[in-house]
Amino acid sequence: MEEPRWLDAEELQTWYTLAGLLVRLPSALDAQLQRDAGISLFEYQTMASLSEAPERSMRMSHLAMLAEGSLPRMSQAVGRLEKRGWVRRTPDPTDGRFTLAILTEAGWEKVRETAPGHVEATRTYVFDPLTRAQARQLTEISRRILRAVDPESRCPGERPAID
Amino acid sequence: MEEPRWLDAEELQTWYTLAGLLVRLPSALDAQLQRDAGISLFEYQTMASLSEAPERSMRMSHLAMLAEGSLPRMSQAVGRLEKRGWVRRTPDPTDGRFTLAILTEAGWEKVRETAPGHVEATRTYVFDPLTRAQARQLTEISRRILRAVDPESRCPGERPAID
DNA sequence: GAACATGGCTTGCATGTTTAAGTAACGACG
DNA sequence: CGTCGTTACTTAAACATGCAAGCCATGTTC
Repeated sequence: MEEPRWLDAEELQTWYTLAGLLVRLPSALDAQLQRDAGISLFEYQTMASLSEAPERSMRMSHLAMLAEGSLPRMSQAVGRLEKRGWVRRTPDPTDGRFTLAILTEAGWEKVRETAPGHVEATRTYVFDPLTRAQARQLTEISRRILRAVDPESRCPGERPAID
Repeated sequence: MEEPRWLDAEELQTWYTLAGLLVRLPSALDAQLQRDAGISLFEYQTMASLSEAPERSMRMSHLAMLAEGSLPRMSQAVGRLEKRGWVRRTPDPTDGRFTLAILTEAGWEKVRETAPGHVEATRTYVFDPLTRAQARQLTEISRRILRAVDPESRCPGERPAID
């Protein structure tokens, strides 16, 4: 039962500001996509990931990892996208245990028309208000926190591009 | 229909890392609280806000704003906390339209015993991996993004301390 | 080649959140 | 005073999410 290492005033300041960011930035991006395209950020990221993948297809488990979501969540999300005609599913011919999610032509079109607005929002909210140097610092800061949260995770830049 | 201002490789890098942070940090803090205290981060923030308020009481709407949540969400959350005996509600004697949420003695005790673990987690995930200078930069960066997301919002340090 | 173990995905259930409708209290105007 | 409009909150229904159990295909062991 040791005396906890309380936060000082400056750290408290940082934490409150960061906490606000953690809530408001995702919600703002979600709102833009919901309003302009009728899809959630998670659904957009899912389709965007597929659009960058070879053959525009990917295994469910890989897709879930890329989008930082659980497998059941991804299963439901892809189910919704499938119902709207933007994705279809088929067993992996290589190994029937895997399921391939495939972006349809309509899905690719949807990503194409949704991307500009989303990128614009991201730029408006994140990059426009920061200097180049601050953006770089943000990368380094985020990497450090990510490593502290989950040491297993690969956070360096070896992830294939999505956006 | 103008050509969108796409993100360059460096910006993409920043965005992916930040996106990971936005998902994983809240979820890690939530997990710690759920595991060690059986409450969510939102519930903790609610009780912590009350514990710092005069009379350990606050109007629902003010509480919801402080915790960055909607009013219905706060209503449900306080309902759960009330059922567990940590909070009680009473109409504001000044104006019957407001409802005052009041932290009970048991609730105060709960915050007291939960706070050290939560602060420790916050320190481990956020402050330990950063230098003092980086923490300061993070404050400034978060403020700028918050201003871009919601210009109305008061993000400078004029908020009363909670944690 | 038949039983079993493994791993990937889906489904069902319990919980929490959002949106919208409903309730109650206050103030203003006639 | 009585009604109207506004404000603060709660409740109801639709929906999304995590967890645990089930299902199916594969590879292994004998």
